[in-house]
Amino acid sequence: MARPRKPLLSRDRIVEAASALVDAEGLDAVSTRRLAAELGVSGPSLYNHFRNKDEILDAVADAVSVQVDLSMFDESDPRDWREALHDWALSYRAALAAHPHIVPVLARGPGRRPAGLRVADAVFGAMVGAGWPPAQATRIGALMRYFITGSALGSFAGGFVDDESAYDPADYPHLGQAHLLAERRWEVDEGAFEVGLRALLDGLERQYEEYGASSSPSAG
Amino acid sequence: MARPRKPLLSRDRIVEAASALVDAEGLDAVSTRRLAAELGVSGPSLYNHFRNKDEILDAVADAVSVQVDLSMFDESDPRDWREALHDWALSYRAALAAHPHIVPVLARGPGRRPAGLRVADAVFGAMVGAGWPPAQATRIGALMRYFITGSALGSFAGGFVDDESAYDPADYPHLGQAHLLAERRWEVDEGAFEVGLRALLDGLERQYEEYGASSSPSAG
DNA sequence: ACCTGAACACCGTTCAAGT
DNA sequence: ACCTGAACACCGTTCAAGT
Repeated sequence: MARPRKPLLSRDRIVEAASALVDAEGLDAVSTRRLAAELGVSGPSLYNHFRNKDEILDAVADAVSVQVDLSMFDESDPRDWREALHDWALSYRAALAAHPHIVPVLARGPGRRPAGLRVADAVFGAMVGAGWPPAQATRIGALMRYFITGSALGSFAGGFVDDESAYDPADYPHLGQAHLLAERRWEVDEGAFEVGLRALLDGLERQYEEYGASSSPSAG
Repeated sequence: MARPRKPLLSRDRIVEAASALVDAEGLDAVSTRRLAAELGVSGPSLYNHFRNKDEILDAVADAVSVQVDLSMFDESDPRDWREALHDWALSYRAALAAHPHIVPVLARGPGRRPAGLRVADAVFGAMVGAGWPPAQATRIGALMRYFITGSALGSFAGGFVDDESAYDPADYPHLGQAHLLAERRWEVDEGAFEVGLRALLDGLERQYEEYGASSSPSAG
């Protein structure tokens, strides 16, 4: 075949196929040969569009970050930083939960990924705009990412085996019901995320009030 | 050589070598051949001691969980659940931070790993003992794991590139200082963890007080 | 510019053969 | 029981050759 008149591949087509493969079978299923086969080309063709496999996975991760809604940060009153943070967290988590296998790549940080940087920019900007000191705004961005990526990285409930005999009462006196976790997986994980998010925001609000005694939101 | 009089390998020796390799060069550096070479044997020898590579990595992960201090859960007054949770979180994070490359394996949940199950058992038991309803105790175990593994999975600050030109002000108006994050990495991540942990515990305490109005700690 | 097949240096795992 | 080398079906990536 050699070079066709019209390119068979494009970065977008490769990312699309890689995303589908990651979602369907996990990170380990993505090999350059397998991915190329899925696209109807030979393995080395991919190297005309990406420098290496890691760059492909970075692009897959960034395609997830694009899905994160950021509108709450420019539409709302700066004083509603708590509500904006809450809504953003839900959107972020929903985006990650739809593509759990790519979370480890995403959790490495934005690096040079444009959508990842846009997320960081929006959160930091909104927190500073709401009156948080910059150093504290940075920490908020970090701790929210810790919590959200941690919750998306793996199901808590699904991390326990389904098998009652795995929990010997002599070894684990309090895990007598742990074998039931797996089947209530969604409920447990969702509940934990909600409780944790509320606790985080309550706790941050308390800290904000302490700052509020001595400073006020910037004019913007 | 065939079979030696005294076994050349043991599960412990394999786990030790694998841990060292993971810590020094990351998960990708661990291949069965490389690991075997490090131990002075041929690749297939490992299969006399572990069913497959994943089981080796599981054992490496569990060796990290063993390092997590749980003494605060049986020594303290059940009413001091906040302080116990705080101290446990610090110990857990310290153990993970010392072996960041294995965190993705650990974050899949305890599965059948004994040390992972002991951690879950201790936290759940202590929260129930302190008067939390079991469903809420489960959520606390989950949300703490989200936050702690999320914080250990990758540095927040280190996820930003060092290069000022990566942050075009037209694209990212608030990231003008982001290139400085990498060099203040430890400080930023540690600060975010502390602020987040405090916020979480403050928020949980608030929820606890709401429950406390209508119930009291179990006799145990 | 963009695709190909061949090639290189790797993988995880199985298995018969050795003691 | 515990190690070996050979073998199988894979990897990521480079590169010269084709149009």
